[in-house]
Amino acid sequence: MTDPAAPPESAAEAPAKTRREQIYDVASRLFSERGYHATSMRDLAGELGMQGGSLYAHISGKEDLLIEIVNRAARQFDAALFTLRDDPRPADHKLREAMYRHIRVVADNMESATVFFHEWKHLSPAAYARVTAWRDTIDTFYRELVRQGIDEGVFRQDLDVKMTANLILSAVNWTYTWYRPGGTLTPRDVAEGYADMLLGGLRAPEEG
Amino acid sequence: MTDPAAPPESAAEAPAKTRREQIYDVASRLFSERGYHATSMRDLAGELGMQGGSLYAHISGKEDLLIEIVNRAARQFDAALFTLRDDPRPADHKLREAMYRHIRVVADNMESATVFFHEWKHLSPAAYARVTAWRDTIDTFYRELVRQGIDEGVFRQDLDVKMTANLILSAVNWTYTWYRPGGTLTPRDVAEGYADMLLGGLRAPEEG
DNA sequence: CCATCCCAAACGGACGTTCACTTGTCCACG
DNA sequence: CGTGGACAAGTGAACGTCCGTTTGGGATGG
Repeated sequence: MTDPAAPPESAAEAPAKTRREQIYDVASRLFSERGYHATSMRDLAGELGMQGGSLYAHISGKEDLLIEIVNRAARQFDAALFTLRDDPRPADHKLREAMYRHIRVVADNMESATVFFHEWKHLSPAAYARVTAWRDTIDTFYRELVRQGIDEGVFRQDLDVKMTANLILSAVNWTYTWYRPGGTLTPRDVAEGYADMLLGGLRAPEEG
Repeated sequence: MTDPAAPPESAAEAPAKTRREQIYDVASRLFSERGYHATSMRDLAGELGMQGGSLYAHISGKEDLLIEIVNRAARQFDAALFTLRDDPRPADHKLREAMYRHIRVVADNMESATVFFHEWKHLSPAAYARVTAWRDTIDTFYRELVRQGIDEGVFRQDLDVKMTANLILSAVNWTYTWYRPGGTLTPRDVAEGYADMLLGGLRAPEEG
């Protein structure tokens, strides 16, 4: 329904991306580097080796780009976390897995994740409201996870649910500001390290 | 040297802010709400009840506003954390205090903090480099704090210093996205809660 | 021959900034 | 007391430029 015409190539052809897809990719990069409003359609076209007006043969407008990038990012987070809702494992294991998946989405999509966190305010009201609602579902996911952990006795009884969820979200979301995909740390490293620290605490165990 | 002429009023007069100061305040608000590039000088002037051109009697240009807002925010963080460098307390107490001060700066300056975290990329190269260097000093501050804690035996020996510092920074910085100054939580509440969770861990203590 | 892709030029509008000018206020001077 | 100049603050129009987008036409290839 969204696609006016499916690409004619066989599905087995990997390296040939639709022109439209290339545009989204470059837009993600430029929006993440310079910001939405500081990126002009002519800048974008220039990076693709064409003129500004030519973009409009493939997309309907500038905001279309932003909406699509943000929606795709949101869908990735959803896909990563949704299947965990009914996972039967105890809360600490689920938290560890959720953080891993969450961080992996960020790490594997640094550019769109950056756009997602920085530029969603510039969406028109309808799309803006959709993102806000989506944020609430993620919030709720982590809060329920924390609540489950408390009820199970896996987490401390005196935890403040909202604040705990906020702390977890801080850790996983903030990775978009510092993670470097080519570096020594894999998303798994970060997630395991973070989960170890969050679950076990920074303090050294009492000797005695 | 910066001020062409000192205000003629006595220093005891509190409510009378310089016009220039009002401009910075409104700019902080608009930049944080809409972003730097999406805020026009005419928008800004409109909120102050004047015409766009009139702003230039008080400021030298749009970027002047951004530089000043970002610099002031950076200075606040510096002032809050600098005196802790040589604090003789053990690392866990220092961490708790650092987080409190850090969060308080964010909470007391939500607008400029938001501008600081979101718009510093749009600074011209010179100011941009200054902010980058400043970020490094904050990074270093928390890394040294973690290292001190490990050396003292207060923190676990197997902590990864960089990752631990990143986790702490995630927690305190991310507050700019969700904290609401009028709400039930004070900066102290948040800092104490976060520090409790980080130091002690989320997991319930083993029962014997 | 039609569809696809792109160019080149143009559109109206918004942008940051400048500038000559008016206004209001205060103080020095006769 | 009256006047005039200095000065700060704001007006409103204009500047050149860049913006997102539209349009008509040219090239290419099944």
